[in-house]
Amino acid sequence: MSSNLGIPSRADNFSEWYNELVQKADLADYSAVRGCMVIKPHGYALWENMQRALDDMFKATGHQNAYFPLFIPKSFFEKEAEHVDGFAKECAVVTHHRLKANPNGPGLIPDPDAVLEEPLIVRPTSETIIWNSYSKWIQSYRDLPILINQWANVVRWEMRTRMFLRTTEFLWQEGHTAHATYDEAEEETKTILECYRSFAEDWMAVPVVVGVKSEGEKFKGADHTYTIEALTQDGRAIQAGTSHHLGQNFAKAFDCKFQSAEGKLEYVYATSWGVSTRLIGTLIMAHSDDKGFVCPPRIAPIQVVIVPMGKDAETRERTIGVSRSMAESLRAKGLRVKIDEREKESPGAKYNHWELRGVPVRIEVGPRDLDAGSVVLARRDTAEKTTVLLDEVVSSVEAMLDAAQKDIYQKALAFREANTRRVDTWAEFQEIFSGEGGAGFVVAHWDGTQETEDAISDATKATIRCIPLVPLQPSDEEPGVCVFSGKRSARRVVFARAY
RNA sequence: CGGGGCGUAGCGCAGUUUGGUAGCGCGCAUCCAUGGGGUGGAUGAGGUCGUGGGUUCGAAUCCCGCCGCCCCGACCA
Repeated sequence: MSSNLGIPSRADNFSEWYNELVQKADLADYSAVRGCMVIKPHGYALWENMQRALDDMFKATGHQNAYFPLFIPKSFFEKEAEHVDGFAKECAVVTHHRLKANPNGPGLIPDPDAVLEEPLIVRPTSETIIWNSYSKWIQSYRDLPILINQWANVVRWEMRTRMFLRTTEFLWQEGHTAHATYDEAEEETKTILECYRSFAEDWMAVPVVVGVKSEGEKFKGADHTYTIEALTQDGRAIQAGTSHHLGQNFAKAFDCKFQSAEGKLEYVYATSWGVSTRLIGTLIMAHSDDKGFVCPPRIAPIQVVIVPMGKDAETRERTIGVSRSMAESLRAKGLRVKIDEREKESPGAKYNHWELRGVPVRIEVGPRDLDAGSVVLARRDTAEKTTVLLDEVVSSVEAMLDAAQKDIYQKALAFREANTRRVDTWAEFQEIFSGEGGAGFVVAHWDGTQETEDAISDATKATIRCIPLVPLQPSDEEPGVCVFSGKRSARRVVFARAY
């Protein structure tokens, strides 16, 4: 299959296709720092749209934004045993606060006289620094709940990075809430989980499996972890968002107690939850094609691009005039519109330019159309072109955007269904994962033990993505026997190779 | 950290085997023509060949060291 990017198609080399697409669609660029990327304006606009939608959901469910420090004292990290275990090996550590000229050669060295008394960790996540504050803020049940979110950057020193999916520094939001009861915290995790599901499906048009993580895959320090799991076009799972019930683990680690209405001292219950710029990687891998980025209209940085044509000044004046008034009408409807008035580019070049960048709808304004009182609308996701009358442009564009939003979701859903298999024998399970790369979702019985989960992962590199809260199919909740051990299984779980 | 690959113009590459003082395509600038799926032509700008050392009359090219990045794996959102 030929590619308009001048790079391998998805079928040829999915990984290379992805890397090239991210750069050529103007979303991000490599930086001078290993594993860290520059998010370019087009990519950042996408992130801002995601932020806005999510932030509105958080506010609507009673949360407020705040900001905690980038640095965390090392000792804070040592307080929650499982948490240390999970993050210690990927922490950036600040040990000095000053540089000085190197006495033995050129350049600068950390000043040996400027060693920090206690090293600071660049936050990989903020539970510890936040719970240190919460323990000061909470005395009574009247102080609860605390429902705080922060938009921040975090650093995890991963061995291997990948644009948007896993970078050393990444942007995210992390919610941290404090509650008087287990049940209230549980309700909070579910509320957020539903926000994430809705955002993924209704805004990003990415269908997700909503479920709970196995013990081995949960957040380190959590009681249990909920997740939304997406499927990429190369058949891998992506954990797109998580919502953790932290129980009283962090309250105990930071000695955070409150006095109940009955006068008893109790530890606070906690949740934390987050989504990151990984969502952008998920979005690209779910929908994009060999012509470039395909973006659902609701979050597209530019929803409509208008391409006026004309070889002579008079014609250009005419098509640009119409384009501008059309843009005004569309913007009045709240749409994000761009007019491509560049003179030196040919129309074809402009089509490719904006298709690569994922603009959902293009309006072609040429003299031949205007003579007939019409323009041409072109849809990014289907390549469909239709001619519409000038006074129907606004309604037609709105209808086309709505249709694209729905169709992109339906296409992804159909893909997931076609790549979800129910497997009952270990031979078949191994056969499915015998190749390299992704193999879709496999829904199979599991005996619930860590040993079996590890054994399956060792043999196939497939992991349990989640135990669905709502079965993908009613029969998935019927008991059976484990695909690996043959022991009893209460229900089917979802396996996949993951990013 | 293991395996692989790559560092030459903004980007993609050739040149390295066999040392002789740097080239192609795209992009960029200016002008002319062109304009409904990456438009054609003319002219022009742009490179201490990743870095340090060595061999040599002479090094992008040969030798030794170092650094960086990308891809695959182990780890992970």
